[in-house]
Amino acid sequence: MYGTSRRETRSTRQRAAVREALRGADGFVSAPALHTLLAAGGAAVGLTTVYRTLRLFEETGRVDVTRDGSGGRLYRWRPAGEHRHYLVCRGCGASLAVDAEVVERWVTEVMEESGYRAVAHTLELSGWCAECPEEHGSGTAG
Amino acid sequence: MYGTSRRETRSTRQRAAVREALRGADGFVSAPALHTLLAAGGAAVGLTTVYRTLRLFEETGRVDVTRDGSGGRLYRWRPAGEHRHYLVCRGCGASLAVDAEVVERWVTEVMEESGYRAVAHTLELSGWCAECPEEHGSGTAG
DNA sequence: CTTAATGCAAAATCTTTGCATGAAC
DNA sequence: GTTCATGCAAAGATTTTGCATTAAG
Repeated sequence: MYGTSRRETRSTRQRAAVREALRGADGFVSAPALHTLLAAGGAAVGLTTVYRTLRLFEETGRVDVTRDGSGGRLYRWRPAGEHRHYLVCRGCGASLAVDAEVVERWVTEVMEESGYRAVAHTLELSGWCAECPEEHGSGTAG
Repeated sequence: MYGTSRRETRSTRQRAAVREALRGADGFVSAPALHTLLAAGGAAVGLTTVYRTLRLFEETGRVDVTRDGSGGRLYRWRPAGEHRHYLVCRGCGASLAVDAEVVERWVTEVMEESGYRAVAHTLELSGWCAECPEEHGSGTAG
């Protein structure tokens, strides 16, 4: 399902465009959204290429990845190798970076104790921000 | 996008079947997989109903939810209000429950400091277990 | 009876692939 | 020139919705 371990990287107009669009985007963006943004901005890039580029960025750690409520992937440019987690408002989508040092350390511990190698983690926090009226409960957990 | 706040719950053959199938399932299962399992077990339930029932269970906190590598949802029955996190092998799928008390406490802290209400969290850990040969790197993070 | 729940078929999404063309190096 | 990258069209897959029917309470 995944490509080769070998990974060529040619610099193309499209990849630059996707990178810039990601940088310009406010919070997390979906691939289809980016595709639309790019088209609107005059630097049209094929949807397929958007997907392939995002996957490339993901594999090389240049973006943070989250999931929206329905299973879609959301991407966010990751400045300078940084690794962050966000608290996203379920009402308005506003995202707030949080300090997850505790979690990072905990993950390392788990890795050592479990004997599993290359342990990666995904952490998603969502809630209702001060401005948004709560509508209903939800108790997702994984 | 979500339904009403009001939530009737009628006990039907289908819901019982989905619940039992979930209980019987080993680890995390997808909706389509459950649908197939049910059909194979003689207690056929419409795919639509499987989806609706799983969403109901999710909203009432009766299942844990994760995502597979491609954005699909995976469900796992949650025994007695318990809340667990798992470390899943990317090779063979074996899952290992881990103690995430640290994270739980951290989430509470974040909630208090941020002012967000009803903060829910999803935490996914994946790695390569001792038996599985590593194949390639991956650095997802959200 | 009343109203929620079911399930089929169909739609809407999101994501990946096949394959010929075009661009990097 | 070679080989990777692009992009269209098409296929796959997952999840949601419309609507008539069934069944729980």
